[in-house]
Amino acid sequence: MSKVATRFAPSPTGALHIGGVRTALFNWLFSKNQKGTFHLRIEDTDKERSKDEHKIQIIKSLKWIGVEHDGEEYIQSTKINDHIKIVDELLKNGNAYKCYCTTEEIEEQKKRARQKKLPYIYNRKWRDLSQAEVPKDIKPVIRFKSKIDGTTILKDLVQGDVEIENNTIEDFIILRNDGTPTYNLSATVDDHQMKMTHIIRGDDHKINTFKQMQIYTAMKWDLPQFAHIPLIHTIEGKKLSKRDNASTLDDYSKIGIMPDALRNYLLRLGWSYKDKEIFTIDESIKYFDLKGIGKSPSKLDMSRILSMNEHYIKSIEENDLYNQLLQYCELFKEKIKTDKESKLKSSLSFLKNKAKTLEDIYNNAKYIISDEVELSQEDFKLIDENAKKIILDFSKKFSALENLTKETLETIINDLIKSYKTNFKGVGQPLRIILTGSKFGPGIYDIIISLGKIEVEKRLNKLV
RNA sequence: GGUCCCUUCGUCUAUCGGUUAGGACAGCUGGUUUUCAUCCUGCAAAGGGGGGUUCGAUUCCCCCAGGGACCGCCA
Repeated sequence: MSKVATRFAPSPTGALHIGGVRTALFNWLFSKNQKGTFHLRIEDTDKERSKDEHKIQIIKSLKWIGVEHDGEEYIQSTKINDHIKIVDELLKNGNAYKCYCTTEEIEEQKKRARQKKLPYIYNRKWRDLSQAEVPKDIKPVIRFKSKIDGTTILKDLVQGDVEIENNTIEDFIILRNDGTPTYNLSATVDDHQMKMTHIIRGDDHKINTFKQMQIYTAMKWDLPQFAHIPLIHTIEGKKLSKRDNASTLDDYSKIGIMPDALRNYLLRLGWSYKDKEIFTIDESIKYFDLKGIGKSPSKLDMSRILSMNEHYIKSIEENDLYNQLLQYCELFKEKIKTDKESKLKSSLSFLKNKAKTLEDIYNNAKYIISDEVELSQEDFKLIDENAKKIILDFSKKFSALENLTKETLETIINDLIKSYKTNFKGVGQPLRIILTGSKFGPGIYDIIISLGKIEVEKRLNKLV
């Protein structure tokens, strides 16, 4: 068998959604596992809706998650002449015909079918009509002469044998009356010319596969293998669409989900390898197979995505984490100044413990990232006269401190707790508020040590 | 309505006829923790229903029910 080649063929009509990303990922993994190639085809034949910016966005998204295609991207719109050539051949060898039905005529038929509650299928009116009766004023469409008798079996690599009656497939249009080819024709010709060996795509394409198989057969082309993967459903159990929120890659990256985490999540959504949950890229290539793909649709679960992300935050190298944080903040929050680097880096060890996302890290590290502490009125109220005294007292003792460690700080705090007859909260909370502007956040010792002596003094002095 | 697909804890899933039906996430206990977390214990939680086949079915077959996808001169 020839070298495995797969493709992902999105239409650039919007941001890539997560189902598409998973399809791309599966195609990519399968090809890499088989030491084959993975290609990207941009199906931009719908000129109204296709946008270059979407194409760029799609490529960027795939790259973000680690899926890179081999070779140049294949632009479908540049191949239209090839597609039309095949339509001509199909016409010549008797596998297609011109249909002169008007849209009104077709609409009428559909309406009638609806009224009778019958499934609409084109009545094949022009299939056997002779050319002599052709109306002059109507531009025809070209329809494929679909099989009427018998059944067809699709040997699906995921779903097994799927058999349908041929007459449930109508004589579908392959060339519009404006002379442009339609999806099923173009996709088939492209897949053949690109020498695709495996077509892995969403389950919603299954009916197209039956149509496309007939084109392959009519053209005497070798059939590729097909695999239809179950769709990703929303939590309500419906097909995920672009309109759903949290459906595009951007929705995840902007809240600080890291590419590896999302990749790992998507990999395990509808696919499994024993009990293994965490896969590096190399491992996923090594273990990926079509057999491991489940047959039932799976629901998107945000808490799993978050937890996967949390796992990666905790387990990747801190340098790597820092770089991802840097990129994330620049893209979605604010650019981190270079002089904050060492403070931030050394704080990562405790910051990451309370973060599920990069956004969480950013929020908890805000007191380091921004120079000015913003106190909300509400928080400010928590600093009463007594608290002020504590802070001033702390400030005095703190200034006398020679080396800043948890132990030395602990002594000071404990002293304060004793002399003011309060508890840890009584001392810790006002300090935390004055230093970070928030009641919540990292441990007070972590905060003080991460800020350093000078910065702490600066912030404490603001109270005076 | 027609065609096709699917059905194991709330969720993602393991099981290739024999298991106390396993793991992970979420949930809930308890412990550690000077906030919140982290970390560590533990608990609870599933084979849609009905028929077969079989010594034995979650696993194989059939029926039903439920859910989903598709039914464009979009891709």
